[in-house]
Amino acid sequence: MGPRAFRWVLHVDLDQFLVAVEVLRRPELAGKQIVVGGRGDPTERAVVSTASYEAREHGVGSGMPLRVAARKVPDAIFLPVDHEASLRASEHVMDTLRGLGTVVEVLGWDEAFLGCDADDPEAVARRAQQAVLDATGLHCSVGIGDNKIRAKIATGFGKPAGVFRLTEATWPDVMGPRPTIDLWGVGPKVSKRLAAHGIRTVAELAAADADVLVAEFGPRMGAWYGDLGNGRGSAVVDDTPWVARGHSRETTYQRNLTTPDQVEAALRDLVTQVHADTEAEDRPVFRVGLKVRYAPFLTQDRSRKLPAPTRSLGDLTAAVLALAEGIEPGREVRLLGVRAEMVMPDDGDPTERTPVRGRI
DNA sequence: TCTGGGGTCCTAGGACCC
DNA sequence: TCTGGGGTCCTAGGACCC
Repeated sequence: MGPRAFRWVLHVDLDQFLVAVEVLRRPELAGKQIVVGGRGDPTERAVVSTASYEAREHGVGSGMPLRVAARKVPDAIFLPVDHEASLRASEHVMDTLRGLGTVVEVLGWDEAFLGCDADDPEAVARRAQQAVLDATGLHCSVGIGDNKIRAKIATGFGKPAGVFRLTEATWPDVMGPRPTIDLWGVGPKVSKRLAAHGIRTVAELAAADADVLVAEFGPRMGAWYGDLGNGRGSAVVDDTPWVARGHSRETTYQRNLTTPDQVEAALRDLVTQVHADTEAEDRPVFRVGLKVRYAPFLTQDRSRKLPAPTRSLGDLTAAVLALAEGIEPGREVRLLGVRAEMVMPDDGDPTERTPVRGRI
């Protein structure tokens, strides 16, 4: 169908998705402290992907090291991320949403925007929730907005398993007093930079001088944050299938690498995986990147445009190993990553990009 | 407490060209 | 002899999201 603006945007978000997928298989886990992350071993270098609500009550959340989570909830059940099962469940959910006859824009495993022109969007939201529950056994929350920004932020007020509507009319009351970091697209760094200008709440951001924002963040991002404070954004929902610009593989080693031989062997392994990912799409690679995280935690990225786009593993390996000559010998390596940027299908001009953030 | 993995986009500075 | 201004490409780094 392609992109189109709608009167309403619905944001569907599955509740504690990775945990819910495990509970489907093992119903006896329902209501327990569950932590899903890494390989399910809380002694390893890995972080929490999703924690059950029972574990969240004790302060466990996404992004937390598993070791820390294990200290907070020693009796919790730790499970690995099951990529295959999660992907299957996700596809089942998205197919179910498409079956409602609405335009569906997939955002990730557990999220989607729906376009809707109905007079009663709550009824559509409840229908979507019931359809997903009936088909998959999974609960979801739905945010309703007059654009994507408001729909996305509304979902948080509907959790779990609820529906919440947020519009231009209710935005100032609902979001005005909240800290800027509650906005989608504002993280710790930007909220601090805003605070340095005396902008701490969403209302203060909404009222901020455009010149101040532009001076601090540049013309594009400055304008973007100003709009964000007012909840302004696009209501275009686009069901065009996602086409990745690149693929990457990275590994945090359980024990730091110490020798050049270890590093080279690890890089050959990573580049082989990335090559398989790009070959699976039949697309040539025009740029490769190398990520190195030295112990204790200093990260460097290098990248190189290739002389010509290639599909050869040998070419990619040579390029990655050339980048690796910049790795400082004698420093312990905690993580290595390899990235490949692919020629886009059709146009062949990979530098032509539509800014997603600006579109939303 | 000790910090994953897979993505995207933006900004800025230097090189180079006209 | 000293000095423009604009445009594009490349690379590094930063920030954010799920």
